[in-house]
Amino acid sequence: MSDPTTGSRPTLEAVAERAGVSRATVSRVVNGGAGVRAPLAEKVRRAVRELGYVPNHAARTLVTRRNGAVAVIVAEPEFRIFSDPFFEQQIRGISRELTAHDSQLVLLWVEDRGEHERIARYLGGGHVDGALAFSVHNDDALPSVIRRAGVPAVFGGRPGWPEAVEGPGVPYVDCDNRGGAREAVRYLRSLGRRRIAHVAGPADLTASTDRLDGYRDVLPEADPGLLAHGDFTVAGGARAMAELLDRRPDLDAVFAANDLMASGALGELRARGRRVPQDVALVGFDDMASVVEATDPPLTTVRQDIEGMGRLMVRLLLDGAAGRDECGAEPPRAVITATELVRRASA
Amino acid sequence: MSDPTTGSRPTLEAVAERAGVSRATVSRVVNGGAGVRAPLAEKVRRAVRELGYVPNHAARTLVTRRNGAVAVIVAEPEFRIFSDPFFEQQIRGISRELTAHDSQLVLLWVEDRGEHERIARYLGGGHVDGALAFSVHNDDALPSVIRRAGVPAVFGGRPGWPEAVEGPGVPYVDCDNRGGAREAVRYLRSLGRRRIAHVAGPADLTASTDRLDGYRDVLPEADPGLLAHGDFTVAGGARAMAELLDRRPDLDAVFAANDLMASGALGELRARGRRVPQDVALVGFDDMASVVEATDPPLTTVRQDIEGMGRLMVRLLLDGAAGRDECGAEPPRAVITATELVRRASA
DNA sequence: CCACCCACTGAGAGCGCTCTCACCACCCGG
DNA sequence: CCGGGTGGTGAGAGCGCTCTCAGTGGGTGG
Repeated sequence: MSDPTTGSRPTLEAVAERAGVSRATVSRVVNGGAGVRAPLAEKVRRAVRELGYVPNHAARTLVTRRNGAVAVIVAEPEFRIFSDPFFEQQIRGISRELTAHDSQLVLLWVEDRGEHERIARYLGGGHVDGALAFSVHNDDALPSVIRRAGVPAVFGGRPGWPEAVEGPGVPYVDCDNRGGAREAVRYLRSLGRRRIAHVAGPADLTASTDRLDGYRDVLPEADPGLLAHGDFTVAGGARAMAELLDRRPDLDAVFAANDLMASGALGELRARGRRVPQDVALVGFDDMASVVEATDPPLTTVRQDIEGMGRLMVRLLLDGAAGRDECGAEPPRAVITATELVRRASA
Repeated sequence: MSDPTTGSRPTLEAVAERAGVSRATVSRVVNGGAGVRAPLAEKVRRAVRELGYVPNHAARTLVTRRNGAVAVIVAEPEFRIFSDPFFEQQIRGISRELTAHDSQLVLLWVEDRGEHERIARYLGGGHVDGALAFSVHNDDALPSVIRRAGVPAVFGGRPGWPEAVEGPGVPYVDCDNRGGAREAVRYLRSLGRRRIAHVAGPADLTASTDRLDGYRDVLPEADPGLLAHGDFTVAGGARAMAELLDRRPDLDAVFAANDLMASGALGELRARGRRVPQDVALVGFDDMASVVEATDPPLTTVRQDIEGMGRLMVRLLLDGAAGRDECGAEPPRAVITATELVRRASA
């Protein structure tokens, strides 16, 4: 492919020479070819092909100030975000959309806070056109690190730290946690259930608190005894369920804040001799394929379009920034995607 | 931080002016400061600090021809490599070592063969200093795509396609699958087991065939009825185990080619009324934390240092290449890491 | 038939950095 | 006291690309 006479890769110059045109013309053809007469363009394209020319990214970046790369920041504090199927789907959406935007995904794996410095330097160094991060716990310092780096950023999941509410607003993509929770609880009520419990997630995650808010929207008067907290894991769901059954053995429905906890709750219900859905109706959240169909009975749950959220994050980051340049209009700061109740056998 | 008078980030030039030295001197200080007198260097460092100077990566890459970035190619054919804990550990090792080398991780997610073109272009475009890939199925075209791109590459897992055996040899990192398998089987034999079955993995993965070879090394005369193939999943392990029990109800030990299948096999053994380890001793492979300790009894298995393998891949790629430049000596083409039998209750 | 316009092409100036030299003190031995 | 190091510094030439701006040719209206 590449010119065997020289060891290094062919440059624009080489292509220009071979095609008998100037560098500028080659550049135009390579970048879409607008404003170049057809026969000339064809000649250039042939030279490109013959030489196996590939544009030098660094040189291009140097002048355009665009990198064609976006950082995805994965903070892994205590639990495994990486192998989480939720995360995988989101990454897939991000990756697909990035490819569509001709951009690359630079994975920044942060293991502890000592690395914040490194991240800040990297982001500030102009290596990437923007950053994507996932809002983890509310007290995480990462968001402010990203913010100070002065690079455009979009979060996955509504950030819980105070600045988001006050300041100019940090762009994020999230599903309608509250609305989805409302729908789930309303559905349970429509089934005639009257003692509906909620297994909530960790209190320092907005996904948890928003879902809890949705539960309370529908059942403002609910007995606090019908509320227990888990940690979004199967075991945590089982523990919370045990707690609830101890307090309120008469409960007839459970809305769990995610599918993993619903699965744990299901096991505990079974162990205590409750039939699902006859005695206790159960609804989860997420519609995580690996969980939802593995349970017996299959889990009724609230679906969110995780991959779509990943794609939206990229669009918000890349197109949002572009939109701002062109017309000066403020791009949307946040996107909330719809949820959908998926009825299976558990409720 | 950055100079508020100009919108853009400060350049080397600006730092030089502020410190009252030349660009060259600033460059020297920024890159380690060798050969610059202490007081001058300090003056430069202060200017850097005051201006909040961060080197422009593109400009540096343009002249040094080093990107400080490595591509990690994730091909996701049918199954979920991404959420596989194995992969997560390997990526963690890669990420850590890359950080130590001051390099970034560019994630290239390949969904289907139509994207090979895109990958080839990217790799050939000199965006990265090298590529890391995982040898998937033997018939995958990806390796040859990577090879043709002419970029240094290291594989995780011994590649199975023929060129690896003939040609100049493709660098790879793998654990001693065959030796580990031998150790597992020998251990079962040392326990007095005489009818040792093997649940092998997919035949088009070298990890499977190498482990099978290890089994045969120790038991060359074994009844073919004691061999069944699974697909590295829990369900596949259960199916294979059922098959084995049908054929040889008298078997007294099983060596499964990975922990997931061992876990499936355990379930099937239990379902058929076999006690583990009393009636049937069971050994897995991988030492996958999430599986190995969740089983009852805990699984005896062959441990491989997955994270370490990830780190080695990076070293082989980056240091290997450097070594070649300096002394002309061929760097090691492959690294095989040791395995270790971890005894728990299942055997 | 000429001036003018438009569409296209080329020349050239950088983008911010590294790196090779040339240069300049200054110190040493002779 | 002078020639030849020697360690430190600066000047300048690119790296490969984009992009502005000037120039060139052919077509068209007056």
